[in-house]
Amino acid sequence: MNTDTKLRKTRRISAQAQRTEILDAASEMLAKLGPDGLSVRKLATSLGTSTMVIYTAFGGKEGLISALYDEAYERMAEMQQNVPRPNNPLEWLARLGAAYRHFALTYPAYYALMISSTLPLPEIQTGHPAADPATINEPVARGIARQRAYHSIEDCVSACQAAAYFDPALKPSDITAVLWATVHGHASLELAGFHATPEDAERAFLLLTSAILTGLLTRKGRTYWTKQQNN
Amino acid sequence: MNTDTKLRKTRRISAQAQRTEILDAASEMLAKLGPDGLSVRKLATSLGTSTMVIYTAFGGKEGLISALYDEAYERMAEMQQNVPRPNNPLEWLARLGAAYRHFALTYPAYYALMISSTLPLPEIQTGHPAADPATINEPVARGIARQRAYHSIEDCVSACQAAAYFDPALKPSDITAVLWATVHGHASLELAGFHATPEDAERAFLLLTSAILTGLLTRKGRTYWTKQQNN
DNA sequence: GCGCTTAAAATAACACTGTTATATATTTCT
DNA sequence: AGAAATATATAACAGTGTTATTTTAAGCGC
Repeated sequence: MNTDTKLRKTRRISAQAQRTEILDAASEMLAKLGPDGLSVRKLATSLGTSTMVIYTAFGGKEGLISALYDEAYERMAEMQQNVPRPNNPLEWLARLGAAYRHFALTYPAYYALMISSTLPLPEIQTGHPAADPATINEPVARGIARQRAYHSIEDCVSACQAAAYFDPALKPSDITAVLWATVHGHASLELAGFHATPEDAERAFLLLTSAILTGLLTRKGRTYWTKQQNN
Repeated sequence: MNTDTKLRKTRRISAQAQRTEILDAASEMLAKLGPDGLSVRKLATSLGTSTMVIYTAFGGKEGLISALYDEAYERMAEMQQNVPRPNNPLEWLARLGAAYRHFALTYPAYYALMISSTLPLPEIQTGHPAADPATINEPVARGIARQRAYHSIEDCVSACQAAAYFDPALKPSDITAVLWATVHGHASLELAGFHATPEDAERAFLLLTSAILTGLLTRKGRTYWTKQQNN
């Protein structure tokens, strides 16, 4: 058993290295050709190997795009955590929203992958029943990046509620859902070419975010927000 | 020439009948199997014909889904126009937003097709250079249903501005973009299974719409809206 | 109505895709 | 080193959209 775990460990490491190598090429192909242009065969030939390595590493195309999906949320979560966190949670919230839009515009292919509901999302929603610790690997970790990105906003919302900027009677998840839908709706339309010019998109985003905030804020939050806007 | 046009006319009519026949089967298949399950070959065999009829009628799969895309917006525009129009434009707006969400939940496959940006949308945005009137047929009409659905909301927005519910200084297109992004963002998340229960989705939709309205309304509009909500 | 012309539909083939079965190395453990 | 297990390469299968070719049908002048 001791040797067994040791063996597995070394194997896992090399396998992990190969996984990341494949994933890098796949993400590059994804960014260049989009979700539809991603092909298992083209990926294999670009790596100079056979298609089987993708199957042994990811189980198939579904597993591959699932890993890319996770990586997309990983990048989003990273971008959110790189947002400078000011003292005031409202300003933090505004920057998080801008970061969301910035992510969508920077990685349109990843964003398209994230919002394409072709993957089996429901299983992510429900928590996993605690599995054997020996088998805790990437499959179990599916969706944790997604939840990390989500909770990043929910934490900010809770902070805003603690500061009495949002109604404390409201469920934080409801407010988060509203804000998420807001920025997602705008980013989705902007990427689809809804606005004629980037200036139109920028103006619409500002109008949208300020409107949803003033509509959601308490009196105290509104006064702070309008005071902040006039600087 | 007279006989020629006569000939073409009769041919057009039969071709149109065949087009609608194909489109009906295609929309049924779309609703049942989703955008990914739509196959030219399966469609042809279900119609008892060869794949060539789809190619002569629509030029290929791209033309077919483009026609389905148009039909989707046609249904949405129809659903919007079936919305009872109250005297007050604000209430009209609220019903239009609810109708949008209702459409997305009723025809998820059509909605998925509408928001899938895999089609060449940009060409719809730009107007067509006036073509030879003899060649004015469906290809030229591409996107008019889309614009109809869009203008239906923009008209409502303008009416709200005329009633001083929205700031008249704002561009109607900006307000429309904001509202569109709002309902689209929510419907997209709800269809993706973002909310745990339908009650959560309903509550989030109400919170979202009321927040975006109160944030966008003028003082006059806000007083009317809150008074209306308390009934 | 017949023959000619033209267009449409059926057939088959092509170039792809993801996936899987089989065979060949390659690695791993006894 | 030999044996067992695993991963890779090769090739084949079942699909897809599309196109070339052949067959069929329709329309029109005579």
